[in-house]
Amino acid sequence: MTIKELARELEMSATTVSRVLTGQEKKYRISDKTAQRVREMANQLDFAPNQIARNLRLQKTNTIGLVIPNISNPFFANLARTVEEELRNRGKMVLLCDSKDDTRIEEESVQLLLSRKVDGLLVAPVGEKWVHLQKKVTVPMVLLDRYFENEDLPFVTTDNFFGAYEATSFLIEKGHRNIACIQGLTGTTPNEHRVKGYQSAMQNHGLGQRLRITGSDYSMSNGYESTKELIARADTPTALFALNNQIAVGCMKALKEYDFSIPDKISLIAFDDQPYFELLSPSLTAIKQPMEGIGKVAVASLFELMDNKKVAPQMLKPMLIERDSVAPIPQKT
Amino acid sequence: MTIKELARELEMSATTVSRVLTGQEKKYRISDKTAQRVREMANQLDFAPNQIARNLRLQKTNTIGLVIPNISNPFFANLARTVEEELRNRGKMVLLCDSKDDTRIEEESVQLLLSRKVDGLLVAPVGEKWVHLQKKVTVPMVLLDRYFENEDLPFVTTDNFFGAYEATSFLIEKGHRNIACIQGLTGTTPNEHRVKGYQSAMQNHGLGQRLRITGSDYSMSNGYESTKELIARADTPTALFALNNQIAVGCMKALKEYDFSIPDKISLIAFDDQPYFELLSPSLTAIKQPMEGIGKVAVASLFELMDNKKVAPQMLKPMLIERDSVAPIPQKT
DNA sequence: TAGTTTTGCACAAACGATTGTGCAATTTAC
DNA sequence: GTAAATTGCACAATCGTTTGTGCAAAACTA
Repeated sequence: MTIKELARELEMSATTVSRVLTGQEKKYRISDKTAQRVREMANQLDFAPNQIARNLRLQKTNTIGLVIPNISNPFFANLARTVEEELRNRGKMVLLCDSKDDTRIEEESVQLLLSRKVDGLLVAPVGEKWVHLQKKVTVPMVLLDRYFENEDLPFVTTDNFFGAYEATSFLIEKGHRNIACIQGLTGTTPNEHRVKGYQSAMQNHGLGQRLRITGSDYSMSNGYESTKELIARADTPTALFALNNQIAVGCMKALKEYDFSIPDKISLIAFDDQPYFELLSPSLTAIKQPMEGIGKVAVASLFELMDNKKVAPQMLKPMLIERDSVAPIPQKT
Repeated sequence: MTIKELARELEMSATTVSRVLTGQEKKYRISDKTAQRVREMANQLDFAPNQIARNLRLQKTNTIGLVIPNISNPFFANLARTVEEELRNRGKMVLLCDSKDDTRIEEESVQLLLSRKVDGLLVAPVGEKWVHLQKKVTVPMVLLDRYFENEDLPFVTTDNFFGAYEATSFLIEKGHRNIACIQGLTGTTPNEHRVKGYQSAMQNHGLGQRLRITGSDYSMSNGYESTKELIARADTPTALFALNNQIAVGCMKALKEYDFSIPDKISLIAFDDQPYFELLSPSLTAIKQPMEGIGKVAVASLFELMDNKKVAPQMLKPMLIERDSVAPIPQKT
């Protein structure tokens, strides 16, 4: 059913129907009687205008592209949820792309989204730089979670350095000196900043010589394998700092398997909290990210941008949630 | 940059450019030389045709609408991931809608998707019936996870009855007689079928008098509150059957809080497995749903449907993963 | 009553692609 | 060398909306 057919039914022009349905009846002096008739008929046949034609004519799609690395990671799932809700409340729909932490897929996705004429982009990019795309992206874009240094693309992220610094300091204050950090995907900004936070905290406490950084991606198996290696060697750390929720789960799995009881034999702290962390045994101390905040602020920023306003990057503070996976140890030094 | 501008640049007609870029050069006898020139220029300016215009002309959007109740539930997050990947591999993009288990939002979302002329719909509907929408949905649609009885809409789901029957039987075989079932959102088919599976197993084992069904939605807090109530009364169950992953987590939280050790004082089994279940203490016995299977089969079915083929509903079998949260109890009777 | 203003609506051109068809120019046939 | 066939491309209509503008009819004005 098109607007023309509806117009024929009503024995009037498509113009008039369109004007009524877009609420422009006053502006174009459509009589109340006519407007009524149009609305009734539209309701009765429950007609909805073809959005594709509308988009083409209006040069606007009311669609936002959301590109994230892995929707099955609860962090991103929650982010997606908030973003979807915020956008729906503002009359936009979201085209979802999962890049699987693969720059090729990511680039392809952005291209596709652009050719579909999205009104804006929200991207949690994989790499540290965006060699291929930065020039091509012609629509308002806000980066989520991850971002690029030295390029003035607006972004909204957790203060990863701060969170990691806090976590590490917390361990040090509890008396830990031999602390290993199991990182995620190197080259992604959250990872680099968390690593830097860890390093800074260690150095500022005179432990610059004892840095131990291992691991390679954000997966559970990375946490598992890295932990196994760490506990197999002499000089086993007294505490582990896992740089995301999935890594932390992998750590626990390995520690459980090798009977390294937490926190008696080893302490564990995670970046990125999850609801079930309090149910693990022991419950897991973690840095909680302001997930909802990131989503909301990102959408708000994107809208500012679409209104041709300038927006400043935003770093939201995370929070340490203390539970039972970190124990104090007697100071040796 | 439009195809016309590109054509002007090349000093030829838009027709020719379009035909080359859609690979129809042979069919329309475009010379190789011309085709080459077009491709080079298109590459150089990296031109991509406006998909909106294309969609309008071709009456096809290469877009699928995905409507799910809650993307932050890991079950649906995983489903979304599989679906997105399968669709991307077939050249489609996904418009994501989170209905928040609200029929109003769901209906609105479907309407919006239809007016956007999606080529197909994948929906995990909230209710048991679809009073408002069933007539209006004019595009191929496959239901996910949840479905409607007595209407021949194709669906792909876990065999919920079977899974619940297995879980309950498992408990009974371990000697449990007093088994409470904590359900999710009543009125959703998975819930009803799981409840029926529980009931059937109980009845077939002569425990028809001992049915105990409580709970009201798929949330963690429902599991928490329901469990608290159950253990407060006399005649506390010896086993709990939680009808989804979030409810199970809530159960554990309550049991932990009230020092009801699992599985010594009470056993727990969950419908819907999650990776971290093996790390909980005790590790959680659960019915594992074939999530990836559901996503893949659903997409395949949708494509069959779009090819005007008939498709049969599919019920995929879940599997019981035995861990440590269920203990045998001595038979009293 | 004639002139002016207001009211109510329709025509037609765009948005940017795709495609049936037509028509020169070139090649082939004989 | 002429007729027929083939090659190579462009014209114009179309998809379903929106919107600047135009033009009767109705309502005022004096």
